[in-house]
Amino acid sequence: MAGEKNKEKLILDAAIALFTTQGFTATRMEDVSKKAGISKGLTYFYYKNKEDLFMALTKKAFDLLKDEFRDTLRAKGKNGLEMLTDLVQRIWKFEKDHPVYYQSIIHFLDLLKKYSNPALKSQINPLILDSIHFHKLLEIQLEPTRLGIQIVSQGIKDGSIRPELQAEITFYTIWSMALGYEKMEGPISFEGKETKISPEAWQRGFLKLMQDMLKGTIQATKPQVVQASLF
Amino acid sequence: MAGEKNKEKLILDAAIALFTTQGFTATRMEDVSKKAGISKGLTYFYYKNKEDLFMALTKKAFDLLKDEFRDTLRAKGKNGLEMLTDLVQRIWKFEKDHPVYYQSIIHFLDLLKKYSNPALKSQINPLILDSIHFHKLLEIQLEPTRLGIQIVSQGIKDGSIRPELQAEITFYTIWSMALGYEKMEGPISFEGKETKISPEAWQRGFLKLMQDMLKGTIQATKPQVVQASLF
Amino acid sequence: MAGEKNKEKLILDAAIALFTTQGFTATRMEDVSKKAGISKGLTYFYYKNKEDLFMALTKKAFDLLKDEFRDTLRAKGKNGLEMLTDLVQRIWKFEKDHPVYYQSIIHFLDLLKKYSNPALKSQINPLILDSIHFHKLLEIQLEPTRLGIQIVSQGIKDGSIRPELQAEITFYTIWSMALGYEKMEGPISFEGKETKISPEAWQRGFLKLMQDMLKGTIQATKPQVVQASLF
Amino acid sequence: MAGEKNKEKLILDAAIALFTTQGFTATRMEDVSKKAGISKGLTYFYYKNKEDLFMALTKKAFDLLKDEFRDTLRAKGKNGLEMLTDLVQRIWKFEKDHPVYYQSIIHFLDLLKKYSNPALKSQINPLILDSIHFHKLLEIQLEPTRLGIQIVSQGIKDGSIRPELQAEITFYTIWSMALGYEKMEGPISFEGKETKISPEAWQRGFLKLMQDMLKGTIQATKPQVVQASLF
DNA sequence: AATGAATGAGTCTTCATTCAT
DNA sequence: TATGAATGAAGACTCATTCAT
Repeated sequence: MAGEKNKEKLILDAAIALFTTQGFTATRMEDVSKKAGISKGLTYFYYKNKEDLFMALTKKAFDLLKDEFRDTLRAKGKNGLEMLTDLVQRIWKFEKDHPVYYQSIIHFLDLLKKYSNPALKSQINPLILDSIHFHKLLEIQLEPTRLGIQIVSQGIKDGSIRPELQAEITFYTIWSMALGYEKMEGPISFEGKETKISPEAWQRGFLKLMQDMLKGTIQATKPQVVQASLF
Repeated sequence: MAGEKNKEKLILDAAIALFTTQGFTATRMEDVSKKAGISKGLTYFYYKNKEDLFMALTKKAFDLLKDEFRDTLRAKGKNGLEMLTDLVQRIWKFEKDHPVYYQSIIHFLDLLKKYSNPALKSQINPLILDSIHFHKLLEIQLEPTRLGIQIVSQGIKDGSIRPELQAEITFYTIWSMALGYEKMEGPISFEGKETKISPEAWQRGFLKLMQDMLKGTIQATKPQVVQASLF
Repeated sequence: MAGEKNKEKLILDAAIALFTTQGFTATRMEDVSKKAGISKGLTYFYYKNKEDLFMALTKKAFDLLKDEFRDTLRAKGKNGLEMLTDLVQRIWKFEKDHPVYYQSIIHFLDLLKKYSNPALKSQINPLILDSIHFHKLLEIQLEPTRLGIQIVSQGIKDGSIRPELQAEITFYTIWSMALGYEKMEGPISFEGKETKISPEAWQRGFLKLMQDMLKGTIQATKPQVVQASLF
Repeated sequence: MAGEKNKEKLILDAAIALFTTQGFTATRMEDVSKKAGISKGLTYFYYKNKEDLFMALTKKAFDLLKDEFRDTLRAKGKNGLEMLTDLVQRIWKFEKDHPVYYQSIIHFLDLLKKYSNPALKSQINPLILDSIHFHKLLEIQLEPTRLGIQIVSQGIKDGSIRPELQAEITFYTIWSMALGYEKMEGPISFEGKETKISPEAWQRGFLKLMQDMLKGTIQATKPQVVQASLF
């Protein structure tokens, strides 16, 4: 057992590495197997098909994302707004560090939209609906959200967030912002002559606006410090 | 002459219809041709390849999106904040009415991110880089943004938006929110037992938060009315 | 008429230029038309199809080759062996200057082999058999040969070629040698460590052997000079 | 085990059979697979693409040709000139028995010419340059030549070939002749009214000329017998 | 003579997946 | 568990040729 990494993990790690550099479609199952150092047949023993493998990866992504939410919540000595700011920055870091996990989450959200709409459900690849990991995802997908809502609630309780806000809607809005933020990287870093703002200014401004949107009467004793730029 | 639509448009329309119901990958060029009522060869005569066709579609999507921005700006008797609220709702409607156009825009933003990052540029399908429509897109992609920034500037000038805000960063933040909003539709409409909020409540709450974030001292004479739910 | 080159010639010239750089298969009829500065339709007006065009080109190649034979024969003050040596060098020059013409002749010889063998005739592309130029070729293909045989005969008569040789067989043998010579360029110019002979040495040696094979008792008054290397 | 030929060989044999009757271009990979009794995919498993398959075939052709050279050299009781005469006849027989192998060799020589000329190298299909078999060919292509040169050297040593001849150039000249010989089959067998010589006479005459060209003072004890006509 | 939009048969190639061992 | 040879459905793309004008 020792020195013999779990095969399932081996495969998943290989898949992540390849999806990262080549994308899902361009990555062949054969390459995943080769990178994992095992045979193609065994890969199919552990994962029913390519979609199943991707769903397993997505499941892991959600678990890791949940860890970020949990760690944020565990931090001592921060009020709700500070925690929320921290969370957003953690999400950004997560996207930088694990772009494939992040993309898989976005993809799952799109899937969920189709899954929830009878007219669109048929567009989902049947192999995905077959995947056991997809169904696990349906169960756990709300966990990060639940933790996020807890954070907002705490902010309302401790006065760092306006009391009139509704925790759930507020959290979803924050998450929307965080997700959308990433999409702006393209236009902003594209060196058009007209783009005047730097990624750093954009990041700072974004957080400031978010805080303005939420802040209650209680301020942090120490001024909120925006973590060093991710760029 | 009547009944004889321009061939290029015929193809594009067919592509949109098929991409909408089956997605880009699942749509075969042969089906596009058939739906357009022409031969396969002619499709390739007008569009170099599938990617080129998709880029042409994306180009049209940006043009249509720009129209929304322009129409928003043209509206009489609205202050900047009202226009911005209107714009966000127009974007949502755009996404509802033309999901494929919308997705193509999101896709292009991802592309732009890779294109701007030397390390990721190689991940872009060479056929895309070859497409003349892609290069046209690079030129025009900032146009909606420019109009959006104008709207924010106007809001600052007319006092409906806080004067201390920076127009560019503010607009990008709003657009981030709008883009992220759509991703939330999945979790919110997924009928988990735990989801308490309705799409309508979520929409209203989202807009309210956005307005709180921006609003200056001047209020609209008539109270801002959120348009009937899109759902 | 003046300043307006004949269209057929325009097409043929374009075809030669393109076949030279890209080969027959890789050259598209569209490109030929474009290079000729006329429309695709007109190209098909003058040449029934691609094969027909190629046969027309081959016909021209034979005409030009015949000119070389004729010019050789016209030379004053040379005995038969000298003329034959001259001819071989003209053939080499022809191959250097007009590789496509040369290849088309080789191709026609292969065609002729199949055409003469009932078991192989079916392998010939029917479009070739349809071509009027192919049938013209069948008629004229012997013309260069006839001139070549004349040269050998003259050499036998003037004593520069051994009297016991049979003119036809001798000429065919010389032509075989000349045709095969060109195939050796590859191995000889390929810079293997083991190849010791230079193209120039090879050329001189080849001619010397040929002359040894044929020469009668009468030598040229002036020593036979091998023309400056073609390489 | 019996009846279960090696798959690679199965494919190659199928390819030869089809190339022989239909030519390279007209033969579809699917037909090769079908003829080999395996699936299309497996064909591509063993050979990267059609060009690779053709290069593998060419490689085998060179191996077989080398065998002819080797067998010629092994013959007991023959002097060099006799061996050379034997070799030429073996080459002719090889061409008759395996026309596709022979054509593939000619094709490779053309390839080699382009490969050795920087200006022409780009004309070579990239798939060929990719083929591992092509590169093997580059390595082994000189082997038959080396054996041929050995034969000539031996002839010079044993006096059957003129001592003043240079072995390498002489061999190349003989090979040129042998290669060119095959091209003459067309015109000679084409039943034009004017062709007076029979294939048999042509063959005999050709060999005679060749021997005249080379022969030294030593004659074979038994008169050299030209093998029964190949036609 | 001249154009060039329109056709569509033809084929290579890929790759997820299976299964005998 | 583990292998990797074997399968075959699927689809993008080319280009010689035609024909309405």
